[in-house]
Amino acid sequence: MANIKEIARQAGVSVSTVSRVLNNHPYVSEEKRNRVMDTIKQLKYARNMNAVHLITGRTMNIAIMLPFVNHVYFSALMEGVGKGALSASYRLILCQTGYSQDKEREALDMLRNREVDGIVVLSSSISPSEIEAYCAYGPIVCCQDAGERQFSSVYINHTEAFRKAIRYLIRKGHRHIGFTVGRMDSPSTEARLIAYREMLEELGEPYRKEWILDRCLDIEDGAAIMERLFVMKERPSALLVTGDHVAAGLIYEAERRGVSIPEELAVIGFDNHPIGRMLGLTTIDNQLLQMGEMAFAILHEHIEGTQTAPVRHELDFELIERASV
Amino acid sequence: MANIKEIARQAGVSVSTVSRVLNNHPYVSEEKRNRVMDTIKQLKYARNMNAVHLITGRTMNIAIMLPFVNHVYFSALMEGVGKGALSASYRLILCQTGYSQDKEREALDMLRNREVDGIVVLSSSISPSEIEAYCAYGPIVCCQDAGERQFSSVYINHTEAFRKAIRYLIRKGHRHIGFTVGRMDSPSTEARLIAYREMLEELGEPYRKEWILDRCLDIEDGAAIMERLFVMKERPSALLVTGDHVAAGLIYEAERRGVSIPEELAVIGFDNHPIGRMLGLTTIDNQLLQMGEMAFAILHEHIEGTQTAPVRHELDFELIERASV
DNA sequence: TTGTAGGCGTTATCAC
DNA sequence: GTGATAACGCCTACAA
Repeated sequence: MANIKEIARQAGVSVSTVSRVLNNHPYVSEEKRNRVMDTIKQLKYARNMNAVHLITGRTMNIAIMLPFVNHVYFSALMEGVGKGALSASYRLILCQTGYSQDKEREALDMLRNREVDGIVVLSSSISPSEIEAYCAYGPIVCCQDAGERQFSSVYINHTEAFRKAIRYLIRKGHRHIGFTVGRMDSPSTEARLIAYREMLEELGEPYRKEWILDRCLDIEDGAAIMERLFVMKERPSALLVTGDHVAAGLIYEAERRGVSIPEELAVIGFDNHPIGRMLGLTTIDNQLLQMGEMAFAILHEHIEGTQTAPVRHELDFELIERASV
Repeated sequence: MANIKEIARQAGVSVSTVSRVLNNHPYVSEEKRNRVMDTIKQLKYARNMNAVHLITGRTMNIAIMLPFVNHVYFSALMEGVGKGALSASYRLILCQTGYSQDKEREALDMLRNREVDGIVVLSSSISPSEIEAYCAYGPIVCCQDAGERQFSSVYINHTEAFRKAIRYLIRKGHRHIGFTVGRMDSPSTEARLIAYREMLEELGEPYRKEWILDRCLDIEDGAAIMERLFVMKERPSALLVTGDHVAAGLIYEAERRGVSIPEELAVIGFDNHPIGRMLGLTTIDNQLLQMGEMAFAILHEHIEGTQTAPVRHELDFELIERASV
């Protein structure tokens, strides 16, 4: 494999001239530039980017840390990050963790090891303070609200969003409201619980543990909810479902069993995914695409040095009224 | 940022010894090893992997080229590739192309530039022969049948799979069969058309261009199919739908409009996605997860040098009978 | 406008 | 076991 030295020799110029041509520097005579380009083509020369990375200290790679690839929520976020990265000529290195803390640390280590210029954390199970320790090695942007930190974050206010959904249900006459979560110990679940307890107090309703349906992640989990509802002594009249896919499963199964929506069970989704639009699902648009794009945009500013202080960016959300409430 | 030289100085050893410790080489005395490890911890030393990549000529990165991230078909494949990569400690670099040929070439260029040790092509729009030109720079594995090539491929026989689905429909009494495709000019569409024309001839049915429904990629495209069917003078009694999500949209919309499935319209899907299981969709399991895993496995063998000749691996498929036919 | 030379941070080689 | 020293391939002062 030819290297820059070889090109220089064959073209009868110095390595610096070749390097200048390679990097589109000015101050190279047309004649030499052409001569260099010709031999590059002739010898099918290709730069060894690892050498470039070493000397420049930049890789144009950023890491994207997420638990699963095969999930609509993360796909949508990834799409957004990817869009931003693409237009800025950055590459995405996938760090699929499955919420393994070791894998998460490995991902962060890429920053220490100079393998990436920055990292976007879509979701993690290690603590924000542990993430914070990596800020010394390069910019980090999280897609979750982590409070005041040395790293940036882009997020929606889950408490507010949940509150809005709850108020909407109450306005529609509901008092018996349950909700689903992906996992009980996630930050967004915590944020939602705040709004939920607030509502219970306001309505004077008791906290019914069984109305908080854990481990609802995909469409089949949604379908399984109906079964769980049927065995309850007392059933909620409305359900806040954190994920349009989960809601889709629920709606499908409800129709199959002859439970009419919204009359017998009202449903509000989250994510505003196409599947929900098709089903007439009332949902909260949490701007996943924009969140991903924004995450990259901020990271990019940090990398470029345009922005050095950590940024906290709260995105808007929107209640989209359709026919499931 | 401390480097290996600094560690050597502070620990009172040579850089070679530090390097040996770093790489778990034998022939280092316990005493020096500990001394080195201590100073590494003390100075919070982290290797600059770019230097390692440069000298070793390997990056432990592989590129994964695909048009879209946010699509179930590619998510599933990606999950498979990622699984394999994870267990072999390889990283995935996402190359989202949107079927732009320039972007596809850029992805392949990563191989030339030594940024990756290999590349998995999930789907591309440039020709197999153009891909073949990159074989000189490193191993490539395609998830489509590209015929006899210098690169490896993992695929299912789409003609056979389609034939099987068609035979099944015929056995169930159908003669008027249409099908959907993602894009008209894809290799898999071509493969399917072979089986399709074969069937038409066998049944003595004419080729009806309108029964081949183009641009069906996601759930909403599926829902839109009903509208397209209604305006036809003559309607197919069965539809082969290339993607369970598309089929899901179709089924949902059919039910909404009171078209009973399978009585008035029989549907066979592809992919065996959870959504299809929920809907009772008869489908063909095309082993996406296994395909991804296999693609990585073969690539890995090429990288390791265990396998130098190109491999063509045809995966099995399976017709899963449920209730939509 | 061009070339020389030094350095980026490792690992590999070889001598001791 | 250990340590010099030469690569790896490129970029970039600095000098000319």
